[in-house]
Amino acid sequence: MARDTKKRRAELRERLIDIAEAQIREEGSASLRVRALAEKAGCAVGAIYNVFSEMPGLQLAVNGRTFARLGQRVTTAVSSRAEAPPVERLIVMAEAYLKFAADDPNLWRALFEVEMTADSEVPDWYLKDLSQLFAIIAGPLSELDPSAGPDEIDLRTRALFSSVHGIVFLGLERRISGVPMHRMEAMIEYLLRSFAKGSE
Amino acid sequence: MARDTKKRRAELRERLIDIAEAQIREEGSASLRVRALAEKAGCAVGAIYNVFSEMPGLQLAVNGRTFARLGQRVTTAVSSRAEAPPVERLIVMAEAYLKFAADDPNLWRALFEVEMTADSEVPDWYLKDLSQLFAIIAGPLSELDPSAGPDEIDLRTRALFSSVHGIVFLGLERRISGVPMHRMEAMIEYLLRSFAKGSE
DNA sequence: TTATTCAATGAACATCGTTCAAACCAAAAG
DNA sequence: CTTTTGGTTTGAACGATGTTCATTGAATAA
Repeated sequence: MARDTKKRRAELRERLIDIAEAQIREEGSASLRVRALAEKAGCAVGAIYNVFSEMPGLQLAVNGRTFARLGQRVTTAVSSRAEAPPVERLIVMAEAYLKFAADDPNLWRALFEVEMTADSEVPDWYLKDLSQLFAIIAGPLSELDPSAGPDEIDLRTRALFSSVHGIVFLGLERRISGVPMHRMEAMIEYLLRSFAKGSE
Repeated sequence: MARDTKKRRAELRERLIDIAEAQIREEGSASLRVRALAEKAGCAVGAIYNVFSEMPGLQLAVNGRTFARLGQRVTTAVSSRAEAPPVERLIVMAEAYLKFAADDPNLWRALFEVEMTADSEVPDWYLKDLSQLFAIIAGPLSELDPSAGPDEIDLRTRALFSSVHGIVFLGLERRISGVPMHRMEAMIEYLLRSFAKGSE
């Protein structure tokens, strides 16, 4: 019996994540409703709380998937041009990031909208995945300037990632501007070529 | 009577913004409660809706103040060093931005957390103030490279502002990293000197 | 003084996340 | 086969939330 329960729980868990993911993709993370979830999943509201003790946990689970896909997209984008000079690789990665965000703005935005109650800590995989993403960026950067120590590389990595993130974030913020895609690409290219010039 | 009413409304309006501002500063914009507001303002909940037809409107009013203070801080910071070379002025402005955000993280964050219902448009002053902020940045940038046309300057301005914003945003995101202040300053300086090098 | 007008009031409403006593089910025990 | 038992699933109920609107009340006009 215990086995059966575990299986059903796991199935329900996956189903819930599927439904929540679709909902966030289409209507944004603020549109998640327990009751709507329960109806679509064909279970009672209480059953959801057997799997996710709080709603933010479900959000976090969706974010886990999103993060994984993001990492994959960036990785495959850069691996297809492994021989290109460091700057070009940085640009490829940054534009993969941009494209990912533009393709699924709601899911991407949800990554930064996790409700932060006092008790819920940041999961380990969150920080691990993030540092992996940083590691991918650090590669070309240290190639660009082999004389820079690890501390300096870390600083530049964070600065660069944050900058690209800022461009994407404000660029996709419909209410402020609504910058067309090709201009965002131009900004990123300008940013990264400047970076490269400043780091050689 | 009409005069009296108008006056009382205006007073209540100011009082509400005061209270909401203090609340957001201390507990974040998500902690705003109509009932708590009414109690502190000494009025009924309904009275609030005579002044702000929806809660997001009050948020927006607080943001208006915040934006004004932000603009002032950046402007006075740079005007105190009007003779410095363009790069230095950019750094001064960016660090004023950083310091402003770090001093009042909740109020600053609230600028980007406005609930966006379909009907509520972005107020005019929002875009106007933003373009004013952009204009301040554009100055040093076009000094740095007089050959760049207005379109190119606009692109660089947005890219630079967004980049600084990204560094501050992710740096203050406690849950991801919690980057110490001096490292954020170092990132900004690195970013802007690279920018300058790439633009000359 | 009386009538009129409009703002202020706060109980009521709809909706949200969350809880928990009761119903239920499947396996073990009698 | 029937009964007991342990755990899960259920959905009504709870406490908060933003928002509304019939009622109250006070100030002006007649």
